[in-house]
Amino acid sequence: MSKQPKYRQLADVLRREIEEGAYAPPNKRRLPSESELATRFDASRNTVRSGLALLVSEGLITSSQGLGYEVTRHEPFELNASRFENLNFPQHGDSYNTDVTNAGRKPHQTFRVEILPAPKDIAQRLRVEPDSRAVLRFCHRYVDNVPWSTQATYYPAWLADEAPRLAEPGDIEEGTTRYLAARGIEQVGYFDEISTRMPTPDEARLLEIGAGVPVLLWMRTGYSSERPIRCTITTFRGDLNRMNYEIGDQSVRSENGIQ
Amino acid sequence: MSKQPKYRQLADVLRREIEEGAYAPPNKRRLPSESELATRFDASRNTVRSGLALLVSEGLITSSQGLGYEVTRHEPFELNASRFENLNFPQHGDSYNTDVTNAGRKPHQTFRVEILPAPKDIAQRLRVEPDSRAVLRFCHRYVDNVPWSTQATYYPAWLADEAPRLAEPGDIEEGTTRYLAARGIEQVGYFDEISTRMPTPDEARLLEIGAGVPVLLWMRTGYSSERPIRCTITTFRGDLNRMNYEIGDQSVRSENGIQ
DNA sequence: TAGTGGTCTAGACCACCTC
DNA sequence: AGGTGGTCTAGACCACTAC
Repeated sequence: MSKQPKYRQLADVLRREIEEGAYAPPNKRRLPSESELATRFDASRNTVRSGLALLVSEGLITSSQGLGYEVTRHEPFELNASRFENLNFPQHGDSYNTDVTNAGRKPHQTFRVEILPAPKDIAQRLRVEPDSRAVLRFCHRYVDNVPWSTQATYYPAWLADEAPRLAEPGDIEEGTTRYLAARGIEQVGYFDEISTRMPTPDEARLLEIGAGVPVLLWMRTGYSSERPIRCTITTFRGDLNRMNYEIGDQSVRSENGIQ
Repeated sequence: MSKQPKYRQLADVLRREIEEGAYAPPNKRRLPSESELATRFDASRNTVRSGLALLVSEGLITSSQGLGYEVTRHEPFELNASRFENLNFPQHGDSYNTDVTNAGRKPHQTFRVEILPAPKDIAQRLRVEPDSRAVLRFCHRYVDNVPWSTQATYYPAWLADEAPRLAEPGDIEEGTTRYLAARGIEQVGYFDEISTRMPTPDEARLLEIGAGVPVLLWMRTGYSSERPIRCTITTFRGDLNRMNYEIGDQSVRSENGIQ
């Protein structure tokens, strides 16, 4: 066992105390101040800050100016990705809205439409030329006024020509999937890619993410029986979301409900 | 536009340079040294370190003592979760081994078996009493000698009684899924939960994860037609892995291969 | 041996929140 | 006004890597 630097020892002690619930809600979520900790651990304030920064980067605590350090709490919201838009469910926001409302929480979203050249990775998945025209429908979602996720759906130009309402700014009441189905374009399958990373500064701003919280990236490419028809990239706050997939026979699971 | 602190300005400039490929492989992945940057930005070394720490926490660069800062590179490995263990494929490691080998890379894994009380979240999913006996089969996987993921599979005690080889230390040649199927226990469906967070210190050590890299958590609960039979928790290095799901009709996708 | 990053200190001043 | 965290400095010494 090699000797650990002081700021790590300090972080280890505090991490332990946090895990044991010393600063557990609802009583005293606040940690002692930096100067108190400096005294307690016989370290300079900067060293204390290094230790606390470690815990912040692990997602255990957050800090705010003038207030202090608090232990984080999170109750993740679950999204059932395999059910998400099965025939019977409309797609755009509606499933999201009902899910959130059913959980007794308040949904809210902003929405916009753009027409732009398809980014390379999108173009590849939509199987169109890079930089060819695409329609982007972008959605910024909140739950209880907390930023939750962003969702960007790209449609290829040829599809927007066949289904012009895609490129119009307003919401599509019945959901885009239904709208497309009504025009003879049916989504028969999709391919999901899931990854994670730390947020870019832009993402951190949009989702109000602090240090120590990764994003969960979900990229879904939808197919008609002939070709790709859309590509949706959802960016979740990693501390607030979990994705589920049901595959095969699930009858046992639903019988005696594990939530 | 409010004034940004110096260390952020500095990070913004460097982030920009990195994105533009100024330090792109294969030539000069190394960034200038801290003292060079201190001169260039007219800042103290500590301020430079704050800026660099930001980029590290974003997963853009890493540092090593005596060497310097390098931009990270990653080519993620893709795991097809919906295909992973469909009837025809054996389960334990085998699918992993063939996948990795097919990608022209070298797989390696360590393995151990434990018998322990089931952790609360596992017990709930296996629908057994908390702290009742469970068999844990644990696997630590490497690709090209780089730690890749850990995988912990829990089986309930009643199942281990019916299928005693589960609790034996050795590998099960034909794969556990097949072994169980041969004893009349067939997995007919499963439920996947996917989430992300920063690694615990233990995980960071096992997976040799540096700052700024989250883990991708994959929890799969498998069901027979009567009840849950196993729960597998896989912990991936977020920078090296991506998960895929194929749902519905995928015939178009496979025709003209998007990899 | 020279250069790199890693740790640590002591002190200054600023920005924000609460009272 | 007083306490909190946020930024920044200047300097010291250590640990690792390269040559």
